[in-house]
Amino acid sequence: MTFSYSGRVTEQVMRRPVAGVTVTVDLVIFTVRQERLQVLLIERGQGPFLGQRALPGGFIRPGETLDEAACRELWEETGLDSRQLHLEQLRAYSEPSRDPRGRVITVAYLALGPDLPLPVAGTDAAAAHWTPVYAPDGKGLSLAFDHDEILRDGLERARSQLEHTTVAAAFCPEPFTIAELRGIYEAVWGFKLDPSNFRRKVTRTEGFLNPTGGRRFPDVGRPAALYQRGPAELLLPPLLRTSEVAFL
Amino acid sequence: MTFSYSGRVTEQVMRRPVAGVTVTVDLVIFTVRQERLQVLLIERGQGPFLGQRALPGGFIRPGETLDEAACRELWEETGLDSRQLHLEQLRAYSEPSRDPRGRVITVAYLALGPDLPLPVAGTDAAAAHWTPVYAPDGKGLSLAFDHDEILRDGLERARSQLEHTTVAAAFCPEPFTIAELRGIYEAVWGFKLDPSNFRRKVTRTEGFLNPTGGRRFPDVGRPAALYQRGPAELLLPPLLRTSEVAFL
DNA sequence: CCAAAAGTGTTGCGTCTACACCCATGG
DNA sequence: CCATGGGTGTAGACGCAACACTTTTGG
Repeated sequence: MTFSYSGRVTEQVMRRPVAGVTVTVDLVIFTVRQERLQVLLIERGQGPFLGQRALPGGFIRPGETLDEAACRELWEETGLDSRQLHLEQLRAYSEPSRDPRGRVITVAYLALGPDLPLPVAGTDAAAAHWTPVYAPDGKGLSLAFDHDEILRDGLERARSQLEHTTVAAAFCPEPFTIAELRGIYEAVWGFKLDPSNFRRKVTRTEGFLNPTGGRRFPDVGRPAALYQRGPAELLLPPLLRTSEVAFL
Repeated sequence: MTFSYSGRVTEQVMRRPVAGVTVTVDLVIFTVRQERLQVLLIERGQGPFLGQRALPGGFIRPGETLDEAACRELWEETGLDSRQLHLEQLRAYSEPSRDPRGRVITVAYLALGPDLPLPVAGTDAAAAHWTPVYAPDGKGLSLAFDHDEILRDGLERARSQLEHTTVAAAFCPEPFTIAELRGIYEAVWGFKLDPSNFRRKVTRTEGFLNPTGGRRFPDVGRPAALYQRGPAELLLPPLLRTSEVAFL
């Protein structure tokens, strides 16, 4: 199968609207596993940047919104269900040289979810792997296309969202403890938080956490109360990351 | 120029990328004039929604980034120079039914600038008019396409940006007084601020305002010191709009 | 008992709101 | 002098970082 885009580089054409722009969606999917922030990357099986790592994504289809395309790609490439994750649009990237195949504009999405197993049943998802965002050597990941930039933007957006919204709970498989929720903040922000002050802040915010009544018994120490996500979306007042600066 | 993309042959039609997507940029351009927040609208001279008001915008061209297209449209449709405004990407809108002409995805931009004259010299800009965002009757503006939604999103983004960044100064022709800067916040947020507390906050933030040494003599009252924009971009700590809720 | 983690209390510091007050100008 | 808006001072409320302290479990 082939599709072609034909254009001529004359003055006339320059003023004509671009009919053949190709639009893709790319996904920055974060989770926290092994106490580290990890991003889902695929190994490219074809085309440019073959063998290199990249964000999952793909072309949009005729009747689809970008949101729908993002959900579909999420499913096709990772086997994850969009109902289990928080999904939001990041922004569009449009450098003409960003894709060697031609004019491809991509709209990036940010997805945040719990540490789910990736059903690798024979699909494209076979090439998908969780990868720590903070490399041990502190170097970047060097992804295909402009995906390093997209990843940076996604990381900054995720960090900011944790301050102002309750999305952090989307990282936690229910039911979860306050210590687990705190672990999310610590992994995403890259520094430790005071357990007692953190607890006060999240419990004060009405509608953030619903106590289930149950408790979790760790190997050692006092058992922790269990919670589910509440209806609140916004965090008022915000939970600010002051002073401390994370690497990357 | 031709480029080709080869994919698998299964499910041919559904898996084929969309070649015919058209991409536009639309601009939400805000200014404050006559102590009110106003948005630049054009009256549509053709095509669908003829005669109805809409946000300025247009098709992207082959070699252009979205940012460049936004700058160009700004110039073509309003005669404004992008160096005089703050310009940032808002987000992409992709409902398949949003444009009756076919599949058109638009990337919206937010522009904030001082109350500049619109050079209307024979260009498309003739149809451009500043329009108060808060209609006296409290009703929406009913713009073409999904531009009401884009405008709402732009307004919310502008309000949020005032809290966390120094862009408010982009609304003020230099040099400006602190009272003028406060007027920007009041117009965008839709409620009054305490003059003395406002002054303290903005003067405390290092790099927000540079005193010129000059003063402005009003018709009545003590003269005000004049300032220029400083190098700072971020507002730390943020200037929060607590409690009060603006209409719309 | 001890170790470890959950959870509470308290203190001191900084910021914000509200409002009183002073300053500089034109009339 | 007064009116008007620019600009400063200050007291009380509030939020938060830091850290001591208590509670609840397993070993």
